[in-house]
Amino acid sequence: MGYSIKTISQKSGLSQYTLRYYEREGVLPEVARDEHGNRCFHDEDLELISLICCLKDTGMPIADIKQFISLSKEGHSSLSEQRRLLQQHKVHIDEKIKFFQTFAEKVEHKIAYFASLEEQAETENNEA
Amino acid sequence: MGYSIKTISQKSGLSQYTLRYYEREGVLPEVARDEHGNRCFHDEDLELISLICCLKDTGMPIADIKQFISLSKEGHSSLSEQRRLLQQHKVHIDEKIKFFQTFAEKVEHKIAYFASLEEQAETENNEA
DNA sequence: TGTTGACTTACACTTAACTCTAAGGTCTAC
DNA sequence: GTAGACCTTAGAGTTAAGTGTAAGTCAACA
Repeated sequence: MGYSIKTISQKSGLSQYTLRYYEREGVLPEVARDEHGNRCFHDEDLELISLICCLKDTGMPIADIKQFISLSKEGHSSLSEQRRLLQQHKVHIDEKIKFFQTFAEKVEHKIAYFASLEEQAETENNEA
Repeated sequence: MGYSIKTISQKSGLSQYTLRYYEREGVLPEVARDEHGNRCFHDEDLELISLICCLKDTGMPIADIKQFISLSKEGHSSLSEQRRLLQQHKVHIDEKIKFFQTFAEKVEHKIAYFASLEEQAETENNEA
């Protein structure tokens, strides 16, 4: 039978607007319809949506995701190209992790700095 | 004497447009001017810009950065509030790092999966 | 039977964060 | 003395990624 757009919205955390937008934009391949023309999602769709969210949330632009997904339709010949794109993205994610770790440290230092300023201010208050 | 906007643009990696935009929006506190009305940045500005970039690049929205920066003008009384905001943001960064690490693994698996499919396809090719 | 709720499409609107353009001022070098 | 490289502001335009609205279909329920 398949899932309604409402169900998929709840399961994926994407709004119904966003799901329709993704299909419209070709990010999500055409979703099957029931006899009334209503979208009828299946488990494969849900899996694909999960991959799309993963790519999106790690900073891949919608346009790139679309390109990646569209390769799936071309079957075996595009497997290595898909793999290449994922590998490229993996490098990107790893860089981002390093970057974030560095910045987490910076922020940590800044926090310590603010704490020391506060302490200093308090000491001065007590002396006055 | 201070640095021109061009110099700061080069040093910070932000475009001149962006630097003016940040000042306009109050993300960057008012920059000093020379006798011709041209912006005249100093080392403190550069430091602040570096902090702003750090916050921005770790996902803090411009509006929140603005709020954080504006607290600086209020002196000692706002130190603990500034520290609180930074701590909050630090939590956010740490979550993001974890999230990215999980997704890096997912992508890794996907890559392995594609590689196995390719291998399979190749074997079938050789047999045919 | 009529109204409520879930769905559809097409299209307009929003938001964040820039990015560019136009029109103009000032300084330096030939 | 004028061309070129700087800078200025105000305000318009762009891009990505949604988000919302209007008008309509359809099925189930009181």
